[in-house]
Amino acid sequence: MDNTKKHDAVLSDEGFQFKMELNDNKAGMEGLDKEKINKIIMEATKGSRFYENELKKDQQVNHRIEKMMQQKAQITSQQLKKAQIQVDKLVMELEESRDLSRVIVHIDMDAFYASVEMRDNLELRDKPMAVGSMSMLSTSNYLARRFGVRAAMPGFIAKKLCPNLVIVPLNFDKYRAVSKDVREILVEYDLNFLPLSLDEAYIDLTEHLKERLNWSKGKRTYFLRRDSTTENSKKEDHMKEVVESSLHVHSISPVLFEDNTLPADEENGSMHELNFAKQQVPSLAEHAIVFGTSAEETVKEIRFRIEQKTTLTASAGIAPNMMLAKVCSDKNKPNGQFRIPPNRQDVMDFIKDLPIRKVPGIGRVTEKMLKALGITTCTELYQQRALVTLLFSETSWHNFLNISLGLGSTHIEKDGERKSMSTERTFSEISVASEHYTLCQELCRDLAQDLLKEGLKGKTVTLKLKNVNFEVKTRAYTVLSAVSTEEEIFAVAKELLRAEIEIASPQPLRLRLMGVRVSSFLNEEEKKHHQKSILNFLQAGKVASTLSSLPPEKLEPRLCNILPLTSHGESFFNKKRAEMQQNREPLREDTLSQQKMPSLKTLETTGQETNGKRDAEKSTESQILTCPVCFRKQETSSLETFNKHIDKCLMGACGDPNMEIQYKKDELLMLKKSDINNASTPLDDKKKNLEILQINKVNKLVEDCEGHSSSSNAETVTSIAVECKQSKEKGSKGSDRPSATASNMCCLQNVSAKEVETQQPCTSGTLEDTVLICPVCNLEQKTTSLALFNRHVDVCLNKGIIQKLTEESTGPAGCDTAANTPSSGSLGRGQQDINTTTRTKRPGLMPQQPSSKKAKAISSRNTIDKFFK
DNA sequence: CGGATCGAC
DNA sequence: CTATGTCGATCCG
Repeated sequence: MDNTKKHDAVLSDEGFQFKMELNDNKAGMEGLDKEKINKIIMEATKGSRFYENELKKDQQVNHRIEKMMQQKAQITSQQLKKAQIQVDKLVMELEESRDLSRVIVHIDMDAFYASVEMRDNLELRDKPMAVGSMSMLSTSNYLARRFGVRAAMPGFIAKKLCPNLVIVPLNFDKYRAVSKDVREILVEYDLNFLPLSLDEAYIDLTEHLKERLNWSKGKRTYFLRRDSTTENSKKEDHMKEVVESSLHVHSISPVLFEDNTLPADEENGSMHELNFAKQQVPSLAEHAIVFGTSAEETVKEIRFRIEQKTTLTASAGIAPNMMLAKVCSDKNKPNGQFRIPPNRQDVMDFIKDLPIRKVPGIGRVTEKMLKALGITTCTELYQQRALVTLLFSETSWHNFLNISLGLGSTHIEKDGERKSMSTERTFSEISVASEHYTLCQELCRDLAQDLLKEGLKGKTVTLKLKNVNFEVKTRAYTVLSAVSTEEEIFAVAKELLRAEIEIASPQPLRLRLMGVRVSSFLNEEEKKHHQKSILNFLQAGKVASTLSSLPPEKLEPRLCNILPLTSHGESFFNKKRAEMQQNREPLREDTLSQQKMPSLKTLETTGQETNGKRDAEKSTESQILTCPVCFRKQETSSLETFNKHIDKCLMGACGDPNMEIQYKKDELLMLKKSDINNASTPLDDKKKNLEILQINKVNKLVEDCEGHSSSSNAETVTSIAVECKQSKEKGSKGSDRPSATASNMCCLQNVSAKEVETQQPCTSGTLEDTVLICPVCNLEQKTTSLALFNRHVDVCLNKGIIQKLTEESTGPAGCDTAANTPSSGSLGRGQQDINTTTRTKRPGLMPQQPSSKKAKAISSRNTIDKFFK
């Protein structure tokens, strides 16, 4: 079993040549060598379900490689020649567009969480320690790494490697606070700096360096402080620092930093020693340091300030693009920095022997595949460029080519809009269907909250399941109209889950993880267009029923473009209408019972939250519009509300009072987000004022969620908002979930029972236990709403295909034995500090397009801000 | 589009 | 005593 491979990969991640600061400790001296580490890990891991699954995954990778090699064997020299010419043409172009003018810096805090914990607890400083839990570690200190204790390793295995290991639980609030301190420094050097996670960021120093050339010494002078061990330095330290330095720089003889530097690569170590020494020696504490004007000096200054402010060290990489900067920051870790000078030769020299695995974006699998082609380093990647062209997708080999030329993106733009949002949870085995549903609903609730924060709605809902054997399955369903609330998402997710439970039955699903994801977001334009068209459509006085009976071509052209069409080319109104006609009977009942719930009245009685809004509605002339889906008249004050109603109808969830409230909230959030002055949503002044009250409330709500929002930098705020997500009890084991309710009922009954039991209104509709027969599976479906039944049918239709697929894929894979591929046991998962914010931005190797969407988002925010003044 | 896979942290 | 995470993007069919 080639398990060493795994650890090679992991161990080489940060390089193993770290400097040991503390050698006076008893516990840390021995450490373990690689072989011993692997042996212990192997013993702990062998035979576990986890391990078995890793083996299986590995075989699949091997299978992929095999396929690739077969493909390779069929390539003729002709093809290769042709490819060579093509690539080289591209190489020329890329080479011409090479931009070495930017100074990009990647800053990376050393062993971040562990360092924070060590800083705040003296006890820990000379002990091997890690942050996380018995089941998963987020990161470890350098002492623990000697024993092979790494990020993403389960604590119980770490304990076997290092019995003295101290495991400290995660403390996100603390890390966030420290991160904020660091970011406050970074933003001074680049207003648009890009935080990647709590402990990592890119800054573009180009502009700063230009200005810096004219800076007086005073502005580049900083003082060593001794007392910076106190963690909560909330005061504006820097402003004081700067003022102080400008005032006193002449009266104190500054330590010129340049004097203390050693040539090139060596200086990093000395820098650390300097700071370290002076902090320990009080008599030197008053000294000032003047930093130079070069990129290196500036980055030293940044690192110095970070260390002074947080007592934590950071490493940095300086290079002409993001890809290189990131690789560089790893080079002299911990507490070091490395720079690639901005000329082609230096870049190429750096790239020359660089293992491709070090490059961000090249993970375990890609590494292995390329290795099969004899490619380990960037030079080899370049040499094989023609071959690679023929074996990988275009985006992949473009990426490879850029890497092998040392190219990367030269401006650190924020990511474009996100494409999906999800939440998932691991827990101890759950195999009771009713619990599956409750859990699923919880996830939907969490996700809905997150979506609300960003005002997103998406059309496809994906359910993710991982069983106790670590096998992962995802099931997705795309609805016609975007969803965002707990109820809407759950309505879909529930059906997906139901389908899985039914397929598995009579065996129960034995799950260890469940997740829910929403994707296919509408972008701003889409939302607006959609809205506008609906407005025109309704104002034109066309009655929905006459319109929807027309063939799509005869619809207003604009409408045709915007409304989604079904695969049969039908207008989606048509489809929905057909569905309804097909089920006329239940529909009437549905409609009838809904009429018992006038939405406005419900709102009146539902707490203060909506009062202001209700007044607003009273004060404006409410319009009466007819819903094209349910054909009922809707009294509504804004188009938004009306659209929500339509969405709801399409989701089959009319008449749920909880949802009405949710929609109100949504609407407010939308108002907050979008330009209120926009002509497409006319509001009279009176109403505006009332809206403001509401919006302020929502703002507050959003702020509460985001924690703090006082940062001058919009990016900081958004990144904090994202991080907020991660703080919500992650990694918490399912111990606190509701205890299992004994149930021998069938799945469907379980759901309804659960809903009754928990006083949760049925997500949709009010049919009383109607039994319908599914035209696909021919099974009786006891259902509470028509929409649910429809969804069941849809899921059933999918199921046939899904089943086929799963049979195909599990069959042959299961036949393969481990014995065939003895060299396969690589368990490597390039994991590091977990539980950090994910802002997956690869140091984009593809040229970035200027994002007009981003600009719009910002401009709309500005408008809102103005509005509040 | 749906599902699996990859990579980041 | 047990015990291996969470998220987003992309690729492939």
